[in-house]
Amino acid sequence: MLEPAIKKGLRATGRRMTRTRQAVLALLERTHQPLSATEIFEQLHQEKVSIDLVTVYRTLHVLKELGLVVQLDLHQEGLLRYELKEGRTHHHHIRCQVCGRIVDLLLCPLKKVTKLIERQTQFIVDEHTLEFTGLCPECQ
Amino acid sequence: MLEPAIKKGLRATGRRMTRTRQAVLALLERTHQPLSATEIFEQLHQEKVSIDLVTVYRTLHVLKELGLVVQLDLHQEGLLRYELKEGRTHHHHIRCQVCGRIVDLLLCPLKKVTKLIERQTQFIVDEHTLEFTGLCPECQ
DNA sequence: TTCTTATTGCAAGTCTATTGCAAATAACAT
DNA sequence: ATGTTATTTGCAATAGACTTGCAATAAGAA
Repeated sequence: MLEPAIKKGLRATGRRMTRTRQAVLALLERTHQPLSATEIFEQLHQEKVSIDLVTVYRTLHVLKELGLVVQLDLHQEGLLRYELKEGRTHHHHIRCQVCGRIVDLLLCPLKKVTKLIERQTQFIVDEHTLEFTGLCPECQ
Repeated sequence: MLEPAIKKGLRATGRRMTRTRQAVLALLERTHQPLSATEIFEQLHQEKVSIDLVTVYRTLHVLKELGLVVQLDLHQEGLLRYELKEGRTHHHHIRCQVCGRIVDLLLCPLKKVTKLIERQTQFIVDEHTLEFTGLCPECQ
């Protein structure tokens, strides 16, 4: 149950806790895969929750702004996915090319690489994408 | 001049070397930034080369299939870019969030990480995306 | 309960990329 | 050169992810 803390975050920025935001949050909470806006829309509809796709997009935007949700751009998908942050540390993913299953990777191996890049390029590095595809054990 | 070798590759798969393919290749050859389909389309139009955007997309698709071009999905751009392979080794990029400049990184630090992921997840890893954003020296 | 203002749903629009099909053209044989 | 054929092109239409404008709705405070 993360609702009370989230309500606080919403209120602190002049926002409101609504049915639809609750529904999106609850779905993200009980689903252990990163979800796309369309998937959230379709899943909620199957559960007879009335919500517009536009509202899903706007809700995800707000949750991202509040830092409650992380936006993912996985390898070769051409869409954005979202997962609850819930105190989890920064990590990456591997997606099965056959069945679409997404598995969390436990590490981010880029701390040293980032320092190296900053020295080599003189850039100040801000963010990165690191996502893998492959075949999961079942699909090999 | 990579035309002859490329013509050979095209012919080997029942394809033809055409004006438009030459134009796209020549542009990629003389531009030292990865280009998007739209950018290629607009640049060629400025140079009075008559080509349709659809043809640019189809050309890039063919060049990718032949392994002459690499498709890039940089961090937080929402479009695909292309660069000539030209014997270059697998590498990654950093893009400046302010001016859009894209700089090649000289390394891919993921060999060991890939092995580790395969052991941890039992996936067979196929491909990965690794792209950075930040501020370039001029824009800091 | 009333009031203010954030939020929602609907319609329409944007942007990247793809597909169908008839017309143009490259490559090859004559 | 000329004709033949299959590939390629341009145009129009379409797909799919995501965004915007606006009137109607609903959350939360008084």
